[in-house]
Amino acid sequence: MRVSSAVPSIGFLNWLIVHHRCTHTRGQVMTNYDPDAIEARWQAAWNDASAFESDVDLSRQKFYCLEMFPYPSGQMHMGHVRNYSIGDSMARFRRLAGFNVLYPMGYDSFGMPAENAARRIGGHPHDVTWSNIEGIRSDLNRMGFSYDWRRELATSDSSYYRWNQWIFLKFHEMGLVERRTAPVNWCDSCDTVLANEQVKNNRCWRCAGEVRQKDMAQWFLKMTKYADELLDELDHIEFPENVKAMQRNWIGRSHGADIHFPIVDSDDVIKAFTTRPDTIFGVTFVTLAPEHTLCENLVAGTEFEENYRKLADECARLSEFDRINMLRDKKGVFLGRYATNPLTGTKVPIYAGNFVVASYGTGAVMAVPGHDQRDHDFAKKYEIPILQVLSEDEGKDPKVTGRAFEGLGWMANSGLPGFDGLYGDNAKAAVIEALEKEGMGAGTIQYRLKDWLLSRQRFWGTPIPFIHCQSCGVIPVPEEDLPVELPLDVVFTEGESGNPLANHHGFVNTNCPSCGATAKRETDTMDTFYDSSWYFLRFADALNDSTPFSKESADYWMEGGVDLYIGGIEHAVMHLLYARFFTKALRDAGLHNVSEPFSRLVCQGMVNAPAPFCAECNVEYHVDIEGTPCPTCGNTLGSRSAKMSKSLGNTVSPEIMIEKYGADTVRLFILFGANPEAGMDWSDSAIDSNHRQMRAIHSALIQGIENDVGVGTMDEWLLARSRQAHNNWTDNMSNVSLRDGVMISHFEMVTDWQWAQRRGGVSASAGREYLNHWIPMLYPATPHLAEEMWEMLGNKTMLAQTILNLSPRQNDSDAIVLGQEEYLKRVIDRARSVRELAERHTEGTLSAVNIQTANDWKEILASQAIQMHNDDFDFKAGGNKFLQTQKCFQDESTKGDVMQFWRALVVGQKKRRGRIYTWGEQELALLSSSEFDEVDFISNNAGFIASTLGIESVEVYRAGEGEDVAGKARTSLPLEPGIAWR
RNA sequence: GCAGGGGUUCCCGAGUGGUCAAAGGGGGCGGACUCAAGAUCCGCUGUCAAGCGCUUCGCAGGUUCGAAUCCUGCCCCCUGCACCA
Repeated sequence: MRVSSAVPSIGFLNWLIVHHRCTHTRGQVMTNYDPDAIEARWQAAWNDASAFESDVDLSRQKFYCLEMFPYPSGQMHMGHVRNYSIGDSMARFRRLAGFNVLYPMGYDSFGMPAENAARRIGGHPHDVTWSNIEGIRSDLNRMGFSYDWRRELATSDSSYYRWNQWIFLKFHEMGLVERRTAPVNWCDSCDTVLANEQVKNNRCWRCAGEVRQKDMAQWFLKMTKYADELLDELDHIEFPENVKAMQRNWIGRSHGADIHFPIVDSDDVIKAFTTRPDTIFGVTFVTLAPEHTLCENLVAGTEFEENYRKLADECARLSEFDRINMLRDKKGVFLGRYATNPLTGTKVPIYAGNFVVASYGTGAVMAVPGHDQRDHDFAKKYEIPILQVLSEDEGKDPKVTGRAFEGLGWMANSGLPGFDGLYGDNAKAAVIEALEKEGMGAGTIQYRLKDWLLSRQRFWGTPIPFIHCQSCGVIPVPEEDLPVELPLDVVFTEGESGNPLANHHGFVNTNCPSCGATAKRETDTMDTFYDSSWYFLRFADALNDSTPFSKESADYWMEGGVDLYIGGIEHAVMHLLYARFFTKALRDAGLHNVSEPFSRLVCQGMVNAPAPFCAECNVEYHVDIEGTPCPTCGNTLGSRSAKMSKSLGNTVSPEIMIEKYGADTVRLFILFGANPEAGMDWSDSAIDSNHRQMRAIHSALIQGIENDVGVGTMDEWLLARSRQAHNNWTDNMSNVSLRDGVMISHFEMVTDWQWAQRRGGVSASAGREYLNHWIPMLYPATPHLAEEMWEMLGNKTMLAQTILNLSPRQNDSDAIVLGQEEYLKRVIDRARSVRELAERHTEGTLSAVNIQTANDWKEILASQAIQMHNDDFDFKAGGNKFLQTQKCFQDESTKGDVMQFWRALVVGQKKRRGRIYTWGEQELALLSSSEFDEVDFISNNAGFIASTLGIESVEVYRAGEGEDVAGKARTSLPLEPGIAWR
């Protein structure tokens, strides 16, 4: 069979007609994508329809989508835009899927910035905060986020913080509140104490000012009671690995033993905590933190006192930060006394060491220089004996290497029966058992986690609801007197420090609820992390004014936790740990039945933008100095992607971008720029190209809506593609792989539509069906455009109120319909790739393509091999035998070709496996179909191929049935025809 | 030091044993349309002698018929914690 075609096929003409109409007869109004008008219109429509309000409905499956609520600092930044674009897309997607979606928003509005701002401008933090909230709210609305605004809350509103106080009283009843005098972290510049979690490198987490220790009466929440549960439950929640690691690290549970070392000639005992009781026989000295109370007792009045005092003073004088920096230099002083190893009775010297931390464990360390590198260094410096009591190799004596062997090993040299030869946990257990028997110690667990210090000496926070009475002590404010409100008649002035609450007589002076005498209110307020530790529960029932939330609401919306929680990694320890603790404590208070607040956490990556960078100094600079040499070394500055920040000046204003491109484009850019957890780089050209993409989508949709073609050649294919796309899209969206989802909905769907037009067009009815599938896919990421087009398509119900069937779609014929088109694309692709070669080998211009499909016998062998493969035929064992029975194998002239082809079919060569293993569903469908014939298919599409390749004709026949152009007959395979140019 | 995550083509970034010279996007280049610009569309974007060629997924080895993918060692980057006993 030979086909020659110089005329475009029917389909091709069809496309020209459609194309023609679109570009010339359509009105200008319809062709313009006008995001401002569309977005305003639909935001109003959603609002009018209360489309995003959701209530408890036990008959429906819920989906609680939550973002870390913002601190209202005035304006929304790109980090917010990213965070909330992700959340909004997921909320909208889940609504489409039929879930009852709770998607609320609020403001974490207590805190120091408002207080400082009020001081600066001479107002009240309340006013500063509320005007900032107005600003953020309007930005959020401009982005079109689909919150249930009825549930909006602000933690600085007494309708919220009264429940902070209520819960605090509850915790007090439960014994979780404690007021005690303790050394606390004090930040001079913030004028308040800080929780442990808020101190990094001995600097304040907010202002980076140095933190110093101070003894004060403070309020604590006993979070340590929940340490084990907080740690163990990490295994059952879907948090990113690094977040889990940070929390584990922070809780810092270590198993070990407290071991008692009696002091010689004294009744005192040194209790040392160790994680390595198995090394007890290697103890050659004991080290105390200089602050340890025993030091003073032991050394007083001895010749060693002066040295000790020097060390202790040095440690006390240095901040902990400096101390860590100085600690390369391990220092210790002998205290003149000895302690006894409780198992061996050996006397070992007692030292004070600057590297022992008073606040961890017991502040005393048993030193084993043979198996701890720090102790090893110390022992060498002060010429203390080093004993090896663990062997690296079973049954052998320990090696002496000049370094400590810190791994687990087999016990040796214990000098007591029953220990040598024990390994690891067994060794530890044996030592603990012996200690317990002697009453000289016990197995124990240490935590790094401390109780949460939550009082702050600041104004703009929740007042701690307690009253100090001369005779009754510190007693709680009765529940009916809540809330204890912050006074509004407070004047903030610049330069004034301290807590204005303390000087506010109306607030401070009250009567004791118990005895009625005059009394003073507590003026400390709560850490703002307290506010955010349960706001997700309040959202479940935000309008309740008789309890923080009803049990029914909490149990419905919070069942299994918030389904998707999105926010920044900076809260990995503090907020997320506190919130987990709160949830468990409130569960134990009987307020709900939930154990973990967040079942899945997604930490969105940074939004970066270029900043000047000196590679030499490894420093990023403010964008202002772009183009100048490095201020430090004078080298030419390069550029590097860096987190958007005020200090670098590389921020991009969301408002300006929305104004320029519209909210949908900004959303698309954010979602397409990177998957949620990856960092993304801001790029002006990228957002521009995303805007072009929005226009391309818009015009494709308009074209589809106006399409009135009666019969379309690409109907089947386009609909098959849409089913395939639907399935992949649903999977990606369900997994929060938004980038991949958007790639399908906003890129591949357009490409397919355009391909269908080029290939002959689609009918009006198929086009509408395609749009009916496509437009809802556009909705989660770019809801405004989707609603507009959905309506234009004639739908009366908004997408915001539409539920789709998202179960997989598939027609039996899809594989073959899709496979054919793939085949065509591949043929064209291969033709292009050999074109250049052909041009070099041919004189004159190329005007035709010659295609030879595989010989008959190849197709027969291929389908037999596929069949045999399905039946698990052993090709290694029986392949050759089978081949010999084949007719094509008898012909001596083609025997070699048959062998070679068979190999390509069932074995493969080099890195490529045999075709029977690599053919996919579509290829297999084509090969086994009686309807698909390569020669027929190519000749039917010869016009398209010719016009696409820009040539005059395409000829096609089965190898052997025509001239063997360029010897391509031999190389042709089923679905991979030989292609030559002429 | 410990823990977690990384290193892929000009850039960003997908890819966790064979259909991989490696998706997609950005950028660049070329072309079509146009008086022109923008927009839009099409193509190219490791290499050559054009082949089921050669080289390439941080470096060096190993496992395998076959490695970007698995294993071992090393180097580098990011994040967090840090004389935590």
